Order: sequence, then structure tokens, then C-alpha cells
Amino acid sequence: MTDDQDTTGQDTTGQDTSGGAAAPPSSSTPQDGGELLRLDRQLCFALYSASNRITRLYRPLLDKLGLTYPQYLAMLVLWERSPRTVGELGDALDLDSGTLTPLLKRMEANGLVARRRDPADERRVIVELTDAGAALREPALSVPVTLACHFALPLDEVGPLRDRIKALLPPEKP
Amino acid sequence: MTDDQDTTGQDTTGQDTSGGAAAPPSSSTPQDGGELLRLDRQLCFALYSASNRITRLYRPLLDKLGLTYPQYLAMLVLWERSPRTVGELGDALDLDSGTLTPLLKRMEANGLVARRRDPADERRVIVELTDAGAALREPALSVPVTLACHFALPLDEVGPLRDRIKALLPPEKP
DNA sequence: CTCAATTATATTGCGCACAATTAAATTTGG
DNA sequence: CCAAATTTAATTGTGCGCAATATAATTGAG
Repeated sequence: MTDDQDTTGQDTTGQDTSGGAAAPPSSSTPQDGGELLRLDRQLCFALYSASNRITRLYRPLLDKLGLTYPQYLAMLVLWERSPRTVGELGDALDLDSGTLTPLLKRMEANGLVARRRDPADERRVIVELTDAGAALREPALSVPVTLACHFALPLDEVGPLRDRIKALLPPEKP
Repeated sequence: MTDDQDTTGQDTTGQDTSGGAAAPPSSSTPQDGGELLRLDRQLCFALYSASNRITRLYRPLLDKLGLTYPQYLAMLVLWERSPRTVGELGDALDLDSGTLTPLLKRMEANGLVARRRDPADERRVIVELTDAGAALREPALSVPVTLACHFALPLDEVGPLRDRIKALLPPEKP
């Protein structure tokens, strides 16, 4: 192994942008707009990969609380205000019922939330924290702190970066 | 440490959890630290949600190519250099064999790649683009352009934002 | 050469994400 | 008042992501 002809980091991690035709030896394609398809230039892949990595970083912390990362996000919403409909949860998390229904059922099976139909409108399902679910907030307080230690970014840049990412994609309201 | 990353005033929505009055904080939790758990302050949720949304934006474009977004990412890697082992693909995409093996089998079933054992080292599996897979590069060139139209960000800020995100989490190499 | 350790991929099981569909309750129009 | 349209969840089916485990090939020590 290590045969590895080339590949190594000849790809200028920085941003040369503007191409400039640095004589790329693409043996196959005649003349592409290949810069556009380079993985290391993709903002979307950076987001996708960062999201995957974050889930992996949360896992050991959340295992101790008996939560997955999406479940933890649902708990964040419920800790802010507890009786919520599935729809409100979906709006807050930008997830649909196909994701939330089984997730909430698992959380119910674990004793963190209770689910019941809204008597005033039987189409809706109300999700409410149990005492155990509310009590989990206390040990969860250390999670963001611990996770922030993995960020290779000064704390005062976290807020601006978050706001840039939030502004990147306008909210869909179909 | 890290009391909170601040960013402008603390009440954005003004939604109050209880009675709607001026929030007597003494009622529920003793001393909160609750700012840390607010969903709208979470950098990680911003990344998670942006990643989900991006996958949804890619879907209609990639459906026309017969690809999912993770499959498209694998194709980006293979379009850069085609015979690759599964391990090299996993390194490039930061995904493990449990994800890649079935993904590559589906791509093989769709005629985009061929998979074969490396004769020099039978433990490895070599993945190579088929002619159809290589030909798909051409129509894929328009995908990044079309997708970039959804970004609510000036083009000259895309590169810096991407690099910030890439720098956020140091690469794991265990 | 032999057997243990290492390496590379595959398999299994669980939990998301989401499109498409279904089902039930509510609202609305005639 | 009733039937059609709308709203809200749940269900179904596909495709990731990843931990844990299994399997097979290569390497390495004696």
C-alpha cells in the first residue's frame, strides 16, 4: 500500500478560487468545468460532513442520558415549552411526521415523554415531558459545554458562524 | 467558562413559556443556565438542519441523474480519480464500510460503478466507474450551479464560509 | 512454516430522514 | 346539514449512518 500515486494534498487547501488553470493533469476529460465538481470545494459537503461528525461527537455524551442526537434536539424544544403538538415540534426542528412519530414513540417507551390526542382537536397529538424527561434537563446542561471543547474555533466566532449558516438557506414554508 | 455565546439580545421571539406574564424565573428551575440549551443558539443544530435541507434541495436535481446525495458525493470522488478502493472512498467522504458497501452495491446495480477484488490484495475491493458512470459527469456539471441559486449568500462569501466550517472540527484519524 | 495480530471489507441491527400514501377529524360550501 | 376540501398524524418503503460483529487475507514473530 501507500502506492498511492499522487493524490496527496496538491490541491491547495486554501482558496485559489478563480481557477487560473494551474495545469491540472486530468488525463481523461478534455476540458471540464471540473473545478465545480471538486469535493473539497463543496460548501454542501462541508456542511454534510460536519453534521455527520457532530452526531458522532454527541453520541458518547448523549448515551449517558439515553438519548440520540435527534431525540436530544426534540428534548431541547420540549424543555423550552412542554406541551407541544407533533406539528409544532416538526416546525421547530424542520422534520416531518414520518421522522418524528417513531422517534417520539421511542422516547415514550423510554419514559421521557407522554403522547395523547388533543381532546379539543382529535387530529392532533400532544407531546408532554414526563417528570423523568424534565429531570433530564439538569444533567444535559453540561452537554453543550463539553461539546464546545471540540470546536476549533474561538468562542466569540461561534455565534456569527451559526448565524451565517442559518441565513444560508431561506426557510421553506410550503 | 463559556457562559454563553451571546450574540445580541437574548429575547428574540419573546415567546414566554408560562402564563404570558413577565416571566417569574423562580418558578420552575432553580438557576437555569437555560440559555445554553436554547435551540436557536445551537451551532450544531444549525449545521444539522442546513445539512437536511441541502439534501432536500439536491433531491429533485439528482433524481434526474438517478442518484441520491450520498451517491452523488461518491461520484464526485470517483470523477476525480476512478479506480479507488472502498477504503479510499471512505477516507475521502468520512464514511465507513457499513455505509459505503450497500451504497456502492446500489450504484453497481444501477450500472454506475463496477466492484471487484484487488488481485494484489484480496482484502480490498476496487470500485471503478463504468462508461455510464463516467458519462454522468457531463450532465452533473449543472448541479452545483443550480443549487448555488438557492444560497442566500453572495458567491464570494461561499468559499470563506466553507473553509470556516471545514476548520470547525479537526479531522479524526484513529 | 505456523499461528497470532493486523488490515480491509462485509454483515447485522438500530435509528433516523423523507416521499408517498392512508386514515381520521375538522372546516367549509352549497 | 351534509359532502367535499383541508388539516394532522400515522404508516409504508427506501436509503443512509454507524456501532458492533464477522470473515477473510496479509503480515509478522518465533
